[in-house]
Amino acid sequence: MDLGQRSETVRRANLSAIVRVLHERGPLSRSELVTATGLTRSAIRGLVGELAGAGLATEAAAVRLGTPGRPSPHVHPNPEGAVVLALEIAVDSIAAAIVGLGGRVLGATRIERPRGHSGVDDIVTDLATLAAGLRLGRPADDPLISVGVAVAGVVRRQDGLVSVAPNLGWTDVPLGARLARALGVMVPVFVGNEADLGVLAEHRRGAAIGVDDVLLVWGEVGVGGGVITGGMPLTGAEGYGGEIGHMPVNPAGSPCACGSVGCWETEVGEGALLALAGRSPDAGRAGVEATLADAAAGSPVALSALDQIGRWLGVGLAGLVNVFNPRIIVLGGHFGRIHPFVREALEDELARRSLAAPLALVRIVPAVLGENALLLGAAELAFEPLLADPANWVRPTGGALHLATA
Amino acid sequence: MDLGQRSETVRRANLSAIVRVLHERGPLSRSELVTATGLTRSAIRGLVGELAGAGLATEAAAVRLGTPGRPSPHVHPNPEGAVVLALEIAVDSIAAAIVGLGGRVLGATRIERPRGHSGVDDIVTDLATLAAGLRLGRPADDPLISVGVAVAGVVRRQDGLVSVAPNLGWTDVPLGARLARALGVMVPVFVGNEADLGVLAEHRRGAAIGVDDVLLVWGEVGVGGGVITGGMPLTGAEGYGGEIGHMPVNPAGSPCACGSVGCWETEVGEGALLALAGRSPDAGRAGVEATLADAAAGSPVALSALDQIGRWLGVGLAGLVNVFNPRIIVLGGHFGRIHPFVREALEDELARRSLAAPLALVRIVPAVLGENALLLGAAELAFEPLLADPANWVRPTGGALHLATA
DNA sequence: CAGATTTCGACGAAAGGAACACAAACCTCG
DNA sequence: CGAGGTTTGTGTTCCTTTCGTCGAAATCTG
Repeated sequence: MDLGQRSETVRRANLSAIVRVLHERGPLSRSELVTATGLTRSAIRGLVGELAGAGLATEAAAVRLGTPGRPSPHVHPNPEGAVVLALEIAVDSIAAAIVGLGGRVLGATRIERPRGHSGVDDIVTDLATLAAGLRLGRPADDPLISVGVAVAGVVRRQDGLVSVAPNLGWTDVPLGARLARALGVMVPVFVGNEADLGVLAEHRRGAAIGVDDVLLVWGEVGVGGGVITGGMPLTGAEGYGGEIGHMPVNPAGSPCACGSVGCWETEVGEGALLALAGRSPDAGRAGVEATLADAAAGSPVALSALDQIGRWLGVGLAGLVNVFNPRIIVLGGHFGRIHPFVREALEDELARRSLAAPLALVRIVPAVLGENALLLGAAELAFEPLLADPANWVRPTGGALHLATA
Repeated sequence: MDLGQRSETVRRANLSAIVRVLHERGPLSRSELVTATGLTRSAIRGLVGELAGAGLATEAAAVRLGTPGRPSPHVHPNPEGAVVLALEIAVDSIAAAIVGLGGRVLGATRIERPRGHSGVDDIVTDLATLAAGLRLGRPADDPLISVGVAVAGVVRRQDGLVSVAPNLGWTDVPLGARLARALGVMVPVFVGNEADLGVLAEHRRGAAIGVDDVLLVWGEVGVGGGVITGGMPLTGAEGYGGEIGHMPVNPAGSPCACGSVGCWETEVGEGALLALAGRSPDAGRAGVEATLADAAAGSPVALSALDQIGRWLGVGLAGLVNVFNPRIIVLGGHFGRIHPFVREALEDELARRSLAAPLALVRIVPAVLGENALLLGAAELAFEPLLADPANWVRPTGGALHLATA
């Protein structure tokens, strides 16, 4: 319970505010930083000077905007000044990326893998290889902040334990520790659930920028949920929070892989859609795409299947709207793809069942970040220590002013 | 987006930390404050001196504990130094209390009212009368911080609009403004949902002290939910959050007052229990008590009804556990009363359906605060502005040291 | 009663941002 | 093309707040 603040705290908080603004909103003039943070010009000058000295920011000549007054130099986040390694373990692919401050992707690879139960050893080794490949193209002294990992499973945040990942066939895998060893890096490895990181990415770089109450519903094989409420990610006590796929919605429903019956996932997951559309439950993403194509062509079976999914989506979302009162709901994974076809049924059901919040108060939109959404989310997770306290990376006694004034 | 911090911010934060600790944990010695806040003795001395000067705290002679070393004077929160008015509008009663800093109840009244649709005018007037009565016994210059109101309805936090209160028959009642006018006070009026305030009270003064991830499930006529996650109350974008009573759990269920079908409330609410126990749905709280008495006496009908309720409670809680991953679940309202009878069925169902979190990770306990829980929660809500920034109540330039050293 | 322990009280030091004044860079208008 | 207005950078001084350290005070132990 260390609530006490001291003057150093102020400096840390102010550095954090500046780096955060630069990272999230991109290049800003110094005077824009003044208005964004509420600090004075003097303070901004000093702190930006320190950031420039630490390589986290660069100052560039002002651009002429046609406004009167002395032009203010532009401060850019320096993507080379701090980088993170982002990894993703999805059901049918793994991917890695190096992302620089400000969210610039400095390199990315993805390899497809067959679905099915994938060995932990294989995946960890392959990820390490992917990462090594990416880092080959980078300077050896790359300022790596940390590693972020997105995984399709239930994750304990504190230590990166994957307690259960049904679609990978994993149970109690200490993924964080395993990856730290395999990667041979000295920085922390943070592991997050795919939906938790998806909402982080959409909140920072996607469809929910600037919105503090966001619900992301992520459909892949299973159904995951990521929640940001009051601007803070919801993780729960152990970090297991957000598992909305296993809300009971239909006691008369089908058995779920989790051992329960009638979970939302069994009604709206990929399997449910494929079954309703008369396809093999193993048809996977291709099956979903084929169903969408059928629906676009007017196939009654496909349209009815999608309508049914939309209704169940609306039922579950109504419960979630009543619980979370989000300002925006982002549909990700295959839910983003099917959104145009399910929208009507979904909103109809939602309007009928949501209690206080009129439909007008919540926007429902598909995710805008594509394939690499989870990598971006993992990167954001990995940047968090830097954003929360850049002072740890800015040389402590560096009274370096007068920098980069050219 | 005012992130910038200044030295004054530090002082505010430190004063806040001290007042908060005193309010939540009660009298502490100055040296305990040092360890609790991480500040130095010098800082504590100065800040406590200011608080004493402002009347928010009093310093008393040290008590001898038998430990070596110079004894540290005890700092008490001063209940007379800052008070709030707490109001409660329940389905069958209204109540008012004056609560002092530290949570001491300085006066309270409650009057029963018949159930049923109660006019807003009547209730507002009656509450104002109750409050006036309480304030009669108090000094005229009582340092009133603000007013907190607990109401059995869906509340928009920002302005205290009760958007819908089915069990009172209210729709879109600007309760905050109405009460402010009727009370004739110059301080803000904060309105909160009963479950939201219940969880606040249990978190501060009840069964969930020190736990940062709490789910309170409040059963009265309806079912409400209060959530604290990561130490912060979950309110949602408009403050409508936490309406867990209207999660859809049974599409084949009964119609709900909210217009939907198969809401959790229809399966576990008071009405469901009474119906299962073969009683009139209007039997109210007395009917619940009678059912419990029957169960205690071994009545099969009552026991089976309670078992059924327990199962549905478990189903709903499983979903909530998967979503929130709480560390503790507090059962309040009549759920607290029936807990011993439903525990087994509830835990059985919960264990079967909760995904990642083993049952061992979440404690399920009845609420410990009794009848006045909501009043206490309303008081905590009302104290929040003071706790968040006591500097507004401490005279700004009062460099008053050397106080109360006697 | 001497010693150990813990805290108090007070002072100066340190750190950080605010405030102010001035200079520089840009636009606009005559 | 130049004067004036506007906005922002720069540098200095000041203010606020806490920290660190010293000697003194209050208590327990042996």
